[in-house]
Amino acid sequence: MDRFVATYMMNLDAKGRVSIPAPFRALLAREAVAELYCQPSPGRPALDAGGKALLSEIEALIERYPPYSEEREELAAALYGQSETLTIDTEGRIILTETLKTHAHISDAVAFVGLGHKFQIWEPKRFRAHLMEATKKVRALRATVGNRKRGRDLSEAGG
Amino acid sequence: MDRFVATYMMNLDAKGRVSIPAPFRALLAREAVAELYCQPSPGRPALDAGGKALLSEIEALIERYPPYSEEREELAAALYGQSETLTIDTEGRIILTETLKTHAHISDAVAFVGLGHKFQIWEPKRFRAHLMEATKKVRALRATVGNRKRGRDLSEAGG
DNA sequence: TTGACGACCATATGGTCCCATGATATCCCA
DNA sequence: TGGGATATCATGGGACCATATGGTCGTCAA
Repeated sequence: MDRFVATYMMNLDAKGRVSIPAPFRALLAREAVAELYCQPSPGRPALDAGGKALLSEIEALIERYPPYSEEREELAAALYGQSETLTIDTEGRIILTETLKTHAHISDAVAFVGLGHKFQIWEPKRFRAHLMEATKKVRALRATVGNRKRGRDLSEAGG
Repeated sequence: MDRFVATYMMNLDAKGRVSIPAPFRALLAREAVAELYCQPSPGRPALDAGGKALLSEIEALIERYPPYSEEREELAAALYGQSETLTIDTEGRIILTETLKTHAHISDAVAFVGLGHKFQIWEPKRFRAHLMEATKKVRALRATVGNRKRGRDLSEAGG
């Protein structure tokens, strides 16, 4: 396996630790990273997490702007500044910072959701709701595709 | 990691000392620098700080203008002239000069904000405001990217 | 002499490591 | 094919260590 796939439910222990699902861990280990790169998902009550692939994504976004430019600095502050490199302990666990937990409304349980090159961490209830929304959109999209030649814009689909 | 990432809140003590967050310190140590390069961030109530990477960035910026040109001299004056090399004490702390503190409106607490190759030092309140602005822009950018790469990821459809 | 600054020492908190345990899945062999 | 042995994994807790932070002393310069 070379992609983050599937969804795993995990609990935080009394010390706030969560085990990264073993399959995800294996992938990170292959990248030779001992840390998990994690940041608030822009516009969603979730966290984006991953290894080098996620970092390159962010880097690419930032490097489109010249050094010292307003855009670049703001982008860097939002993306790098709000990111955390969470150390993975010997048992494959991480501790989410308060900031991250607040953003995703996480208290004592989380859902790890594979998205291919990265994965997301959700508060379980919100994830279920999010999933239902997404499902609706997919259904609407299919209808659209069936009628028109091409899906216009997904954001129109769900409302 | 090899980048300045995440945001850390720190307090100045009675003598005006601030600990550089350990992860940042580790990075500076890797660059084999015993001093922190620090300057007012152009156009922002913040300070730019870092090691060799920051210096190269500045150098590159200046060298885009011909030697002895008006622009070059002004840029050099603004970037080099206002810089300080702050000595890092045995415990990894620095003392900001009055000039630097004034520029960033810093009194007794600061936010260290990782921007990748360098980091910024902000007065916490102002940083929060700045971050909100930046976050807004990221969201806007996301939307743009989402339209160009349509349907890349269904879970991002709603924005 | 005094004031500022740097080196050195002290300490509490919190994070990390290490070991232990129970549960579950996998494998092997009868 | 079934049942026990084994490995893997999620989880819990205690001990240790790094870090942030406060204070004292010595030194250098005004």
